[in-house]
Amino acid sequence: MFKMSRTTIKDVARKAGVSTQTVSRVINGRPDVAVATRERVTSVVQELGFRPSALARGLIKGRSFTLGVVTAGSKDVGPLLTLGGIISEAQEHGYALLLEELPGFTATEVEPIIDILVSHQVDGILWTIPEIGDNHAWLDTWLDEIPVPIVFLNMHPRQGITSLSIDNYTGAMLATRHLLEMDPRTIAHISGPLTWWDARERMRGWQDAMKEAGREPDFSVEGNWSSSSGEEAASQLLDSHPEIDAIFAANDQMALSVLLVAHRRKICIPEELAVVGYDGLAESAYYFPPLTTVHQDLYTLGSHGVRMLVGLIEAERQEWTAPLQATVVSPKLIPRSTTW
Amino acid sequence: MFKMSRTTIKDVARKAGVSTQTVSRVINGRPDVAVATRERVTSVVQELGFRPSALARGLIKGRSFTLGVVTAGSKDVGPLLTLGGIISEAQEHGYALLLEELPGFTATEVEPIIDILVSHQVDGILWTIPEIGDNHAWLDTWLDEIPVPIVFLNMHPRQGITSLSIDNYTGAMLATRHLLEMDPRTIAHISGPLTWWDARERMRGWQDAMKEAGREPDFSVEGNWSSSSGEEAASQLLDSHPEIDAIFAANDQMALSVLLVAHRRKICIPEELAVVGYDGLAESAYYFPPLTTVHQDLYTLGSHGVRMLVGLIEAERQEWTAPLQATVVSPKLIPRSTTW
DNA sequence: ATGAAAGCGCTAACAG
DNA sequence: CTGTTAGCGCTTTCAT
Repeated sequence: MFKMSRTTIKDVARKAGVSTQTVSRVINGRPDVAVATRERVTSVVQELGFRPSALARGLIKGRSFTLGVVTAGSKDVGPLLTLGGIISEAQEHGYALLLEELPGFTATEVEPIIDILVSHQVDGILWTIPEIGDNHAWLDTWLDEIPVPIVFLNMHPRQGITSLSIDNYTGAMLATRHLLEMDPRTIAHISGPLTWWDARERMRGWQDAMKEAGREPDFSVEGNWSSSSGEEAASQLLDSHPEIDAIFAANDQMALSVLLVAHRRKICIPEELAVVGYDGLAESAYYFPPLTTVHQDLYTLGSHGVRMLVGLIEAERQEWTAPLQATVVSPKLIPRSTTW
Repeated sequence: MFKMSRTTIKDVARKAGVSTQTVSRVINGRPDVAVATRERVTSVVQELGFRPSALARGLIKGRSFTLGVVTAGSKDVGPLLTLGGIISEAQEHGYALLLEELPGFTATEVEPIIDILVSHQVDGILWTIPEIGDNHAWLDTWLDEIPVPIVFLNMHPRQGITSLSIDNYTGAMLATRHLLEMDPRTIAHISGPLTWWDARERMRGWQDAMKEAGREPDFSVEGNWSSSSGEEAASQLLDSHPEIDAIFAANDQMALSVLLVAHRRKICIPEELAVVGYDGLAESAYYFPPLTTVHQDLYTLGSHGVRMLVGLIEAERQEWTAPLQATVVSPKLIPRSTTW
């Protein structure tokens, strides 16, 4: 089969015996076309299988109805769930998505990524990279270079930048307070990697909730989100401090390992060891025993982010400066059988 | 801050005192430019922060260095993992991704999606929608309309279409044979929704492995991939047929519920009930007990798919018809503690 | 080594 | 209601 050059508006115009202008009017649904003409053109469009070039359109209009999305860690479930929400919502609003990955989590690679997105005339950018170390430092010096609206997801809120984040601090407080209600001897924490803003916030929530109850937040071990790091952390905690009878893990995957370690040691859950996780993965309801956890709706985070971004874009079209806001949403506790 | 119109090649040309042509040569790294000129232009490019418009380029070249990706079910982990692999690999090859979601799994919406992708001049398309019901029927009548190479992921192999699929049938055979080695009284199956090609293949693998061993594949219940459906299925099986002492679940999430149900009924695993899952989720190694499962590397599936697609695109550039092939990769069994 | 002219596919602005 | 002219930002001839 030969792949001849794609059919253009000219081909349609010629075959329908009208000017390209008229064809343009028809395919854009303008009212000022005679019914007869419109029908003729429409049928030729069908016949030839004509599809207007989004590129040519974008070139003229200066916009492309495309949103740029920057992700990282495309191996982890969290970011991917967020992406899921982004995809659906963008579709809903009629935007296509141009996806770029920031390899690793480093800051260095930011410029080429932005370049690609901007050169494709994206109408806005959604930044979904977790804040790790100083990988958001470029923001302070560099943000002005970006000629389109940009929304950051799960970032430490900053002045004058639009972002949408889940309140890790409050989530961790919820978890810890819930454990405190059981009046345990002591509550340990298995944190995420402390270079992560999210991990630090959760840790801080645990600490403050402990102090608030007159307890010392003495025992914590740093994990790396993975179940295997959770296993190590749990073993270590239980070995060195047998008095620990409650653990707050910074995500469900690490909490899962805590359960496993406890089973191996014949420790009863929740009687001898209470556990709370974080994330609210669907499967956590079927762990053994079903895991008490703090649910954060990553999917909704993504779709909400798109809505904010689209808002900014619309605002700009209408020449009014949109209010830059840092929105924070609260996670919620789901009590199940690893506490009571 | 005013957002003036973006700087174009003309601005650079004027400021550098050369023609747009020369600028074009410089930014494309052509050799035929005087060193002095090149340097002058380069510095102006920097100074003005000029980024060539990918749209204008694509318009001329007839290609965009963009791959179209069509996904579905952006709430499930599987497809998202595949997407992760796609993202990374595309990046590697210098392609951007244009992402579209097929809402639901229906066939009706295919045309508009393709239209969007084609109108954006994508160089190729990656179809990652699971084959459900007859949602791939459009292929037979419609494929010719698509003017770019297209690769299908996890589809029932067809003549003359390039696809890359994981061998569900073999995977299920592996799982079942492994269970048979324990010489159980009988092995039940919890399947995925049988409208899914993948689910039917896994079921068939279980059936054939049973027959091969002179057993009757009598007991199976249809789930819907979710843990909650798995819970129901497991309860039902165990209630109605207490003699069941081995279960092959069509995915890990349903297998997880089998474990939970067994624990509740004080059934020992694996002594009284052996369990094998499917997918090889990272967490399955930390279920209680660690789950024997069939691992399919969805991430690699995605990256591999991109490589095939890029191959097709390159081939087309060089005017030779690439061989259309249906590639199948094998999953592998990971024995853990729910069997032995 | 550099520039001028033409055009990629489409639409905006103006006629008529 | 419809056609003409111009031009989006860039690259491709073809001169010079």
